[in-house]
Amino acid sequence: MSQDKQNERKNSKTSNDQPDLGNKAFITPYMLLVLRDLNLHGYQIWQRLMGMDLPGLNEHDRPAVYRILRQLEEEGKVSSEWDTTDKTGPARRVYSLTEAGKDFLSLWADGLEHYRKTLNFFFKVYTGGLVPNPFDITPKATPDKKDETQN
Amino acid sequence: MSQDKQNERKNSKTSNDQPDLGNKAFITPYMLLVLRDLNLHGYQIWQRLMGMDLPGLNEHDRPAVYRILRQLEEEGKVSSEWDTTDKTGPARRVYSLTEAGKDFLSLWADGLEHYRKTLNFFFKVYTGGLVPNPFDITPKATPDKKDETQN
DNA sequence: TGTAAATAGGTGTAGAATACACATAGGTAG
DNA sequence: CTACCTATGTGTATTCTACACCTATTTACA
Repeated sequence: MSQDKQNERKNSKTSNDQPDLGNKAFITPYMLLVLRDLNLHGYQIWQRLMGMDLPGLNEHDRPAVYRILRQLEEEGKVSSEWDTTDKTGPARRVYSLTEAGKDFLSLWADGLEHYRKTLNFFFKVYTGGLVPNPFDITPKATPDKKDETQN
Repeated sequence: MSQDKQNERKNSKTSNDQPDLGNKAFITPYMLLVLRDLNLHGYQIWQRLMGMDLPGLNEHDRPAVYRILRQLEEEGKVSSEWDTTDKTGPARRVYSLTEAGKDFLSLWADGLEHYRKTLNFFFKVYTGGLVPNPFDITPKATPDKKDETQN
């Protein structure tokens, strides 16, 4: 019963039991956004993220923050320095966004805008609308229920 | 030079070069949405999805549609029957949404609503706002730039 | 007659990403 | 001296994604 836990993964997408938006991809743009306004270290960034109620984010994603920070630094999108003042724990690495990082954030904003449109469209169709017909294809195969543009 | 292609994966998230929203998770709710209004076979569903400009969706995701359909059927969220009329190709399996599938769609809608709020919040902060302070933590470590709630 | 193209429905799998257990270390409250 | 909070990570089994590839039917057209 002690190693049963290992088989209990929370959101396996092999079972479609619950909607799993599964997007840790949100972590990166939010980290960039936070660092645009404040120079913080990993743990603080993590706390801000948690405070913002990002979907699917939980305690287990904390290590990802550090990994992403290191990767962003490799890519020149953030820079860091050790903070020696104010000891309330071990040394901490304070990050700030570089110019390249700001450009990257605005790239992300463009991508998220597309996302947002896709979501708005989903709800437009979901609440009342009808799924639009793609291209010029008129449905042929047994549309039992209802159908639009019945040529 | 012929097997070089195999090493060119489009969006490896190990390199953060471009914003990868990477969400094939959109496929499932959109499939459910399409099937709520129409009984279609996999290929038609695929065409609708492509016509709706979902972010990140491309030709390579087509097999996923079939896999997801079979899985949804296993889970009782869709049902299918072979279509014998109207031969313009091989036999096709026509899917429709079950009651369980409709419930699942509304579960998805709830999840996507959270998503939408998260995106709206991102843009609110991105365009002018300031990242909010989590909990009651007042920033301590070298907030060089600016800061709010400076107690 | 044959061969190409579109439609239709898949399978196989290398490699990437995720979830989560676990490691390390300083400061401080008891 | 020990337990707890802060802070920064590493390791890896399992899952997911990208994409190459396979089969079959019908229509077009050379």
